Amino acid sequence: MPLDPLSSTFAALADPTRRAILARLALGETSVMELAKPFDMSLPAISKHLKVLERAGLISRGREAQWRPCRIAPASFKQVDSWLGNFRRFWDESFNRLDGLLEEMKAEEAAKASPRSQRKVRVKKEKQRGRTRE
Amino acid sequence: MPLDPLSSTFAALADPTRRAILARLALGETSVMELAKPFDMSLPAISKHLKVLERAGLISRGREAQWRPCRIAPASFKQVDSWLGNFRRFWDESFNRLDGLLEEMKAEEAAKASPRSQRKVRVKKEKQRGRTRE
DNA sequence: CATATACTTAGCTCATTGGTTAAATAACCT
DNA sequence: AGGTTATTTAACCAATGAGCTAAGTATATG
Repeated sequence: MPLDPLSSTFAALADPTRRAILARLALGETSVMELAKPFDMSLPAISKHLKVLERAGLISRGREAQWRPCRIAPASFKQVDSWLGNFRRFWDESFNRLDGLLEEMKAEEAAKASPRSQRKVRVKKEKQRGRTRE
Repeated sequence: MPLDPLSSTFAALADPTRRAILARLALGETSVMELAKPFDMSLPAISKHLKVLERAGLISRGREAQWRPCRIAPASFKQVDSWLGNFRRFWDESFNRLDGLLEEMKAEEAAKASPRSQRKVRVKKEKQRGRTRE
């Protein structure tokens, strides 16, 4: 039943209420009451959302008297970011420039190793897509 | 009933099959049949997954005879990345260093404008959290 | 035209999810 | 102890989502 971590993190992020809660928490640690205020929703509903966020590793909760202060937990964010990294080249221009540079360097390295197999670097039909890094 | 774009994108990403499909597509455009191969799952199931990915803006589909080739669509990835950007400071050290630098620059700017209000830059209780950028 | 290939749509199940209200727990404050 | 405040748990409901099989559509080919 338990989804893999990345799935439950993405699932947790797929709700506007939860994203709003995270946005609020980005401003600093706060209580459940405080978090609930902006929403036209019962407290138990918020409590559930927080549980989802916690189990997704996106927040952590402390205890301070009758309050359970919530704060952002970096780890899952980081994982999402690094998963997203696999696709960065599809939209990030500066990343692509770096990518191109690395390719060049590799090509040069290869040239040094066997100067013969130089030439025809570009594949034809798949116009620039369809290559892997590394 | 249609979720906001970010929500449907995150929802689409919250499934390992769909993420695997995207990973395959990162290697290049391909057909539904080809995409379905690695999975122990009916073709209609894959077809549904593709529809979800398409409506989430994560892929786009062409037509070529009886094939519907799929490819990565950058826009939604970009949106996810930029949403994630709001939280980058929580885990990305280099981002934090940049952040610190910007704060310093702003402080200096402020000092120039009114040299009087210099001093007590750091807030106390919220130990480095709890400040907004900009 | 008939058949094969590549999908998609329809209709069905079953599990999960987001919300509700009512009741329980926990810690503080007379 | 008894009350108030903060938060969670339980029990329920309606809607969504992922899977299936069977049937439909579209294009190529014999």
